[in-house]
Amino acid sequence: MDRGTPQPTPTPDPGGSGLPDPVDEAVRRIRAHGERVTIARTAVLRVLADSKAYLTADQIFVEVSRAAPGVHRTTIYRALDALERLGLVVQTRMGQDAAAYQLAAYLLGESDPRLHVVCRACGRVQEVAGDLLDAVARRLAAEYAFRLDPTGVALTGHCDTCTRNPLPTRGRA
Amino acid sequence: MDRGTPQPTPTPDPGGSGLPDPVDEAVRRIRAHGERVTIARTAVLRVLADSKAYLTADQIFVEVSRAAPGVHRTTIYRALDALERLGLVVQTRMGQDAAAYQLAAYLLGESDPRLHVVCRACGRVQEVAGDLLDAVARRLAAEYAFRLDPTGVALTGHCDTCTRNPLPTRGRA
DNA sequence: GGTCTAGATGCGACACTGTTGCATATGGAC
DNA sequence: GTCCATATGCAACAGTGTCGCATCTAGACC
Repeated sequence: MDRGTPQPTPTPDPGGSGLPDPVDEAVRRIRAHGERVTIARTAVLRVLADSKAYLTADQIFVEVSRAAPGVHRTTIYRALDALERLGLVVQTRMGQDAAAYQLAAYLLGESDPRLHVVCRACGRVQEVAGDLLDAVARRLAAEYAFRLDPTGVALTGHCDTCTRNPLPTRGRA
Repeated sequence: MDRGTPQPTPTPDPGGSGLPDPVDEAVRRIRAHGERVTIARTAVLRVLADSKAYLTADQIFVEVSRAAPGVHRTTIYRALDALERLGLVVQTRMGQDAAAYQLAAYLLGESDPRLHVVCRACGRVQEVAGDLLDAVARRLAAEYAFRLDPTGVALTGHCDTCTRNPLPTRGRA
């Protein structure tokens, strides 16, 4: 499958950015919540921090297995679930594909969350302005008392390329 | 599971609304595209037209089986796929749940598509104004040459109730 | 009505994502 | 070091969706 796998931005360690290591910060918060800091959870955080891009549970499993062999697939899901509950990790649904995860924006020193749009035809993922849904969020809050989670799902549609080339639609004309 | 199953609005036949039967109209369009009109496809259209609400592939399978026993589960998926390609049916991803389908808005004589938001905590689905994403669509088109399909996914967040009752955070307990 | 064929279907097997129950291991408090 | 609640490993399972292939059928043509 070539469905626009999010490429793992090879993070050249922020270096002198002055930011605390996002993993350290996350660990601090896990303890603050009275939850346990385990090898699996730390490994998941480390993988996400190193990629700084969307990763599926399976991709995380593969990466974690490299650093901490023996960690079970189920544990990845449970760790992600726990980290999401604590607000340290954000889950996003990318169209049909499996859920994708990333570190919470504030752990990376970013104020806006990362928003993406997904092409329904070619699956390409495209990052868009983090404030794209601000007005929508305000309207949902005002009119429906609904608190929007802008990162929850990626919006779908068709990218420029696929709009121009209406795709084979099925061999037929 | 009680995850806000979309209740099938019992459609009291539009009667003298003057609208053509959406199924007839859809059938016309299938033929116009040179594709075949089959029992399975017609049954799927009929089920969607009668419910006029979101239905999952499985729910459609159950309903179709009532009207046309013997139709295979796989056929439902293939029929939905074909009908979606022809623009007669719209697929929406509701959070984590299975894809949900509805007839295209124009077949029902509606100009705006139906938009929904889904609560990540309780799963409740809430219909919102059809023009909610108009400005976002314009901006995506202008800045990213991306043609938004507003019905592709439902936005997620937290409903009023779940915002007030921050939920056990720990279903396990 | 009969014939023909591309395309639709039935069927079964499968892949993938995610969950659950339970026994065991372990983090962290003491 | 001891202890216990919780995290984990494991295995089995559920739900959604896809694929290959043999068969059937809608629709065109006679």
